[in-house]
Amino acid sequence: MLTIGTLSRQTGVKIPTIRYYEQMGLMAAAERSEGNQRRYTPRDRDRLSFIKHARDLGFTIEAIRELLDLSAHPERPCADADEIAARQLQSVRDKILRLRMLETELGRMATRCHGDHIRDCYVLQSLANHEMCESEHR
Amino acid sequence: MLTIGTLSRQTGVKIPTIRYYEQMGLMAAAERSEGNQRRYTPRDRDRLSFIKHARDLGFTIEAIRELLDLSAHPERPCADADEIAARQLQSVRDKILRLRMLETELGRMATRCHGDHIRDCYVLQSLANHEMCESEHR
DNA sequence: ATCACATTCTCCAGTCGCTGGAGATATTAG
DNA sequence: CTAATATCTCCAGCGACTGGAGAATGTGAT
Repeated sequence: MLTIGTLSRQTGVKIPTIRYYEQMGLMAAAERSEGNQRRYTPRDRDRLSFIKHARDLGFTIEAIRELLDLSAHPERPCADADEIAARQLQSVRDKILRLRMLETELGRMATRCHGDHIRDCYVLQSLANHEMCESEHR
Repeated sequence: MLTIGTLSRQTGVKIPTIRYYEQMGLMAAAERSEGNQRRYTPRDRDRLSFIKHARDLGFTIEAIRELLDLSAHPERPCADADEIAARQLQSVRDKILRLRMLETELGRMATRCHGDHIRDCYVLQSLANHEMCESEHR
């Protein structure tokens, strides 16, 4: 049996976060020691690693909940899980696109500013005037 | 003089958000009508547009506060503003890099899954086992 | 057994950047 | 003048944690 601290070290998930996941119902309420401290099994660790991995990949808590529910039903078709992953992939791609446009704008701002004083600062002028933007960020 | 609704329409910033910016000190407390409603000048609109634009580019409220402070002092060197923009650019680039790694992993997951049942679902297996990842996302 | 120290407990509040509802008041068009 | 629309303040909630206070528990050394 693992203490919450050990579990935390092994998975890289902070202690308050583990408790938060319990509260959110992603992790089952852990068993307790005599003195009311949480004790975990290796299965709990696997589940938490799954959650951590999915969070690192940007899945929302809600999506992770769905994925965990799915994995509890091995007979069901896996199309649902695929769809969740595909949705996440699309959202990542959308974010990349958007960030690329921001990168362009910010790059233009940062490289073009050669004024010495705030009065002539290209960065501030660009922010003040959307017309100066070349691409349609947002 | 513009009402808050008009200002909102002209800038694309929602009404509660405008009030929020006032609370946060990004916008000065607006003048009021006889009946205590906010009234804005075109200068207020310019300032709000600046804020909106910066938010769209991902600057934090704190960074925007700094930029606005800077722009109030036209004699100061603009290196500070440049630095804030450069910082933001770097953070955007970092995010893009990270998202690209996620894209790779998610892409692999989504295309490789040809199992029919959850039991064989590649998506879920990948999430359960970080070893299956090819790149070091996070 | 005792002590010191580390760990964990619960509860609550704060983070960021908004967003929306309730209920009261103001303004405006017809 | 009335009805419709807009705005006011206050407060609570979102997502996903994070951290502090103060009390209780667990562990290793003497």
